Amino acid sequence: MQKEQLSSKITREIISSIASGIYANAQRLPSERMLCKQFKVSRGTLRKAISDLDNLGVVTIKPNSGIYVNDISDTRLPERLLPRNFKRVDINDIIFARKAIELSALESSCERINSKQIEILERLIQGMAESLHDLAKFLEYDMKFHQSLVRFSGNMVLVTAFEAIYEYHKFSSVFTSQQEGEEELALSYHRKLLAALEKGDVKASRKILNQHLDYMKKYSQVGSR
Amino acid sequence: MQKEQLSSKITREIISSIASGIYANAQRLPSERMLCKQFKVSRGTLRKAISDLDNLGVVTIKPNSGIYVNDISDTRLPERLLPRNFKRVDINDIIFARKAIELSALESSCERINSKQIEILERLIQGMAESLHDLAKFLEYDMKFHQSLVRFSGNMVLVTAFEAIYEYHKFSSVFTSQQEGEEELALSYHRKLLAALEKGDVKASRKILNQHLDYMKKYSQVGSR
DNA sequence: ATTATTGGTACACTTAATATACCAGTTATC
DNA sequence: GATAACTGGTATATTAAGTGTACCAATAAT
Repeated sequence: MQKEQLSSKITREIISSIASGIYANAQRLPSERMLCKQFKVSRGTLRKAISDLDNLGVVTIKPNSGIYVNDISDTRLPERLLPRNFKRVDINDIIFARKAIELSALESSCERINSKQIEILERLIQGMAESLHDLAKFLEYDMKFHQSLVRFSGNMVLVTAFEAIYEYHKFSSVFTSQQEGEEELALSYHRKLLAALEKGDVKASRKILNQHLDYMKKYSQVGSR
Repeated sequence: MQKEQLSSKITREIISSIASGIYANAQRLPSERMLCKQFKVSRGTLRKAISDLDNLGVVTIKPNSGIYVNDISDTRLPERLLPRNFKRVDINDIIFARKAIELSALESSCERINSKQIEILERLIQGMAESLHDLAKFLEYDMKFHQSLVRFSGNMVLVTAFEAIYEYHKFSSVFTSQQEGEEELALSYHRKLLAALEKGDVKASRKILNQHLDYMKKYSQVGSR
């Protein structure tokens, strides 16, 4: 057994945020003191994490100015900071696993979903529609939509499984080239899926989700690494 | 963020071992010094974990004698020591999720499996056959069999998902009443599954695994809790 | 009767993490 | 342009977790 260092938890958390597109390239991170509040750790610990990120080339620290995000698409990150077995994983594996979990969850969700939950999904789609030109935000909403879909199955075991592979999904998106116009198509898939869900049409909703995930596979290109 | 205490990691690990049936009721655990080696922690840390287990009523410490396992089927364990959301989970959820992951994995495994991997599965079945009257050992082999099945899909994302829900499975088995004769039936399912796998018959192997998991659901009774 | 093993205890030491304070350069504001 | 707020950099004292070692007394095995 090993004592998991708190600072490396933070390191991973920040890398994950950058990889998922929450912080764009060249953007300035929140100040150290803000990040301390955010993660609820002392400044020493936070600085240890930031220092590691600097050494890895993930960020550049400019004294008296701020912490700036670098382009990490070419960066070789040590394995301990990536999702488990990440280098042996490609986009096909991720989509295949997501299909296994999400399509199963969908069956339950379709039967159990209530109006309040549909409202939540509607709001998420609304958020996507408003973020068509902000990829990071768009992906954020997209992820939340799929996560909610699984959660509404009421099966916490499936939720656990989905969350376990969530990191793969997040990391894969940074290596994914999203092309112009794809957001609109993704959005329409979500809209159609919601419509089928409202009708309680298991078969149709399965088909739509299946297509949507296939589409992601088709148009995604995993970077060289 | 919170500093995960090393001793509570050990606590959870030991509870998990007991719950999965590796240590039977009234049995003596390995000595403190042995457990230290096993978990690679100092004795102070190990003793902190054991002391917690004693307070919880999971074990009873007899000075100068040993650490003895209690019957925990009625024990109310704090949530932080159980798998996430465990109280909101029943055996149906677990089987449903296992089906989602294992049946999908099986499709890939069936196509990719090689003779070396078949040998491994054969050895595991052999182990099961030799442990027909040792439930703990039998379950150990059974779990390894299913785990290998998923691993042989070559999809590490599925493996991650399966391992994430593994704890649910382990914990559920302690609340499960296994009846006389069930081991033989389970064993025959595994044998049939392996035969179908060798032939590369996806459809047949899916059907068999599906039946096997359904059977587990049928004859398992989750305790009151 | 002897010996090895058991849990119980004590102590010194290392290290992660916290909390607080202050410095010097940058940036925004008036 | 002067001021104030904010930035990362540094130092220090303190707490607590975990390690390692040693020894004790009771039990169990030889």
